[in-house]
Amino acid sequence: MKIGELSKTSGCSIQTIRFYEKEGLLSDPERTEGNFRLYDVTALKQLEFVKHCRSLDISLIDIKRLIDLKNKPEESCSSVNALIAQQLALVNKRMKELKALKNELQQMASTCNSDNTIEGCGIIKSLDS
Amino acid sequence: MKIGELSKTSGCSIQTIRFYEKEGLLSDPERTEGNFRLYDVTALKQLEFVKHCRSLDISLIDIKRLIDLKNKPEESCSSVNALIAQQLALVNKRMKELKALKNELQQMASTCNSDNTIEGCGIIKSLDS
DNA sequence: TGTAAAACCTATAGTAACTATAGAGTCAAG
DNA sequence: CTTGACTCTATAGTTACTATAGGTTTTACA
Repeated sequence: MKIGELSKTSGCSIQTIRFYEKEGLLSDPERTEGNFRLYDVTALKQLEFVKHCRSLDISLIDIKRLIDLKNKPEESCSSVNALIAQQLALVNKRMKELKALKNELQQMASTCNSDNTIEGCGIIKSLDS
Repeated sequence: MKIGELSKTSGCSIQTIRFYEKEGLLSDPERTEGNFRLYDVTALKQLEFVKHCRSLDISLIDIKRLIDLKNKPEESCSSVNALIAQQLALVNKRMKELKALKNELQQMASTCNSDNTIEGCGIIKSLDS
């Protein structure tokens, strides 16, 4: 299939597919005589792997590492495990930050009574302090 | 004070201060004869306002809006309120995403028994599906 | 007073992970 | 044989900074 079809079946935009290829996350595809990219099911699977990793917010660099690891099936999978654990730690950290953020925003929002002028606005006041 | 001192007292890097100025978040400071920026307490307060907004993950564009609103003290503060509410909605959305993400990562991590080879690694398998 | 270091200046490029555009070539249908 | 859909490469833009290069100004010390 050509890139347009791969894009539709995978749900990735054409530009993103080309971008992943340039970044080395997808192997260079065959080309038609007219230089169009030609993909098969293997390519689709590769792309879906990348997509799944991205949906877990794994960085492109780490995805590359995972792909490299996949190609060494006999090695220990402890590095895979470590990578996922690290990703989990990152997510936990961000969640903590977001919670604090949410608290402050909620408290700020509660200090605003919307009939008021900006001059007396509790939100602006708390941002000023 | 000069930019180095403002940087230290505010905790913002010198480059960031100059960047905020360029983006219109800080008013253009006075200059010495030798073209060095000169700041007073007002500038420090402006910068702290921006910093506080950023700590709430408010975008530079929205901070600019808030600054504009601050300069119209007689208007209704409902737009300020709306902006904060919108920010809160964004944070809530991200938290939801992160929770889903955390769940999947945790489940994946649990499928790995670290003595195993990559070939049989449950993590890679779940990323492949 | 001379000079060297520290602080400052502007302008530009790099970061992450894409998205969007320009300008050109290729292919299928009518 | 031409039109429109599809594809190609290369480049610029996005956000909020950070880092660098190459130059100027000020300050401190001998």
